[in-house]
Amino acid sequence: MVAHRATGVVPRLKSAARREDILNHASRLFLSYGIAGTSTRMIANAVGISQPSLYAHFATKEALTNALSARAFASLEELIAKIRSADIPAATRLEAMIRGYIRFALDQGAAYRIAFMLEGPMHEDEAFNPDILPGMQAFAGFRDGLALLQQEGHLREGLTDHLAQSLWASMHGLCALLLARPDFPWGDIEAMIDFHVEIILAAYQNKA
Amino acid sequence: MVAHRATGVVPRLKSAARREDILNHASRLFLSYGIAGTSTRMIANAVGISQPSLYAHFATKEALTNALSARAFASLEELIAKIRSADIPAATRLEAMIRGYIRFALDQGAAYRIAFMLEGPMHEDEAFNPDILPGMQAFAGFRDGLALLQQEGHLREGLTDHLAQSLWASMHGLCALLLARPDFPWGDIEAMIDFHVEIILAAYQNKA
DNA sequence: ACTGCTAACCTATCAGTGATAGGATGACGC
DNA sequence: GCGTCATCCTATCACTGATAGGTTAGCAGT
Repeated sequence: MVAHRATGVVPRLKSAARREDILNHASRLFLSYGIAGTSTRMIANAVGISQPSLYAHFATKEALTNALSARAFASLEELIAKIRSADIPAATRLEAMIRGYIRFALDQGAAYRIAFMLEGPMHEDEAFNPDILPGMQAFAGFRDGLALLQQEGHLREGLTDHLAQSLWASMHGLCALLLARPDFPWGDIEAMIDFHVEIILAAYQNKA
Repeated sequence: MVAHRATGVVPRLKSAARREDILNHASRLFLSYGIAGTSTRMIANAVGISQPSLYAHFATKEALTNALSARAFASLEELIAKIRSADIPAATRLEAMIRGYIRFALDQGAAYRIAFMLEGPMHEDEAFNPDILPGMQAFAGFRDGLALLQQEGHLREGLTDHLAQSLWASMHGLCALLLARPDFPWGDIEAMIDFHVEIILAAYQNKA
């Protein structure tokens, strides 16, 4: 875990490779120490470069976290797409999606926090914020999957956008609480997840 | 909005009053600039005292945010208790609770963020974390309210703890997403809230 | 093989942050 | 009047994210 710099043998890397390198180390550090608790110097030291060198790849620390957020969303989008096109009966596809989402959030805790639970941009200016694009794409994939299920009659009726947002909120609520308050006396977490999934299915699925 | 210090007429206050003063100003600043975006100097300046004087009331900045969190939870607990003992038919008490919770979260955005959406303690050490006590008390009030409704037959069957945690998660998910991603194209937010509440009621309420 | 050029990387330094040390001051009890 | 003590201050610390400007490795063209 000693930084490469100590040995003085950090190879020069092409920009793209170095960028991935930085993101990987930053992700690991964020998971261990939190975002606020991880300084740019810690990241640079882990990568094996000087702290200012980070700024050749990311304009600000926030840009770095945004890149990680985009990465996480892309991964989530991929997961959703995979479940959508998986060879599972339509009747159980909704449950697979829900369980996949929850598992993803809890496994990729750090990335999920960055993506969803960060202290927001706070600038309510009218300018379009491109940072939320990956998130919107992931959501679009999710909504399209639901639209298909709805056409097939496996989802309750209602405006698809509302259904998608509401269902997303129900899944997110559980993940967010479990991640934000790990020290809460949850009891048996797996049983709790099962219960919540069952409730969600009963609420959104069309059992006709 | 000019700091009192500029006029040089900041009265000395007894500790408790000064503490409340600090909390009020900090809460307002956090709401405008976020927690990370609000420095201890900004708070001190708003109050009209020097920055080190804050540390006579709060050991760290985190202690200050924790105090605000405790305050918010106490306020939430009060709200829940009020609804529990309100003179409304039991059949609509659940809806009142849910709508009250959501309204509280969105109105008290800053406090709610501090209470639920902060970057966690991260110290997974076995030591008990007293900061979550107010939250646990608020939750206990909520759970007890549900237990009563369940006895009266207005809530679906199931382990009360599971029901309370799941229902809390469903409400929290909506609030957390709305607060964390205000720039997401939610559409008509009020309609969205109504839809979600309706879904939740259908899922948890016993309509027998 | 030499020469430039450019991307990759560095040291030095900035203003601002949370936090601490230690001294000044004002109000209140005797 | 006088001590006492809470209240509040200035000065300073180590550290943070970020910037300025110089250095070096490696490759293209002759």
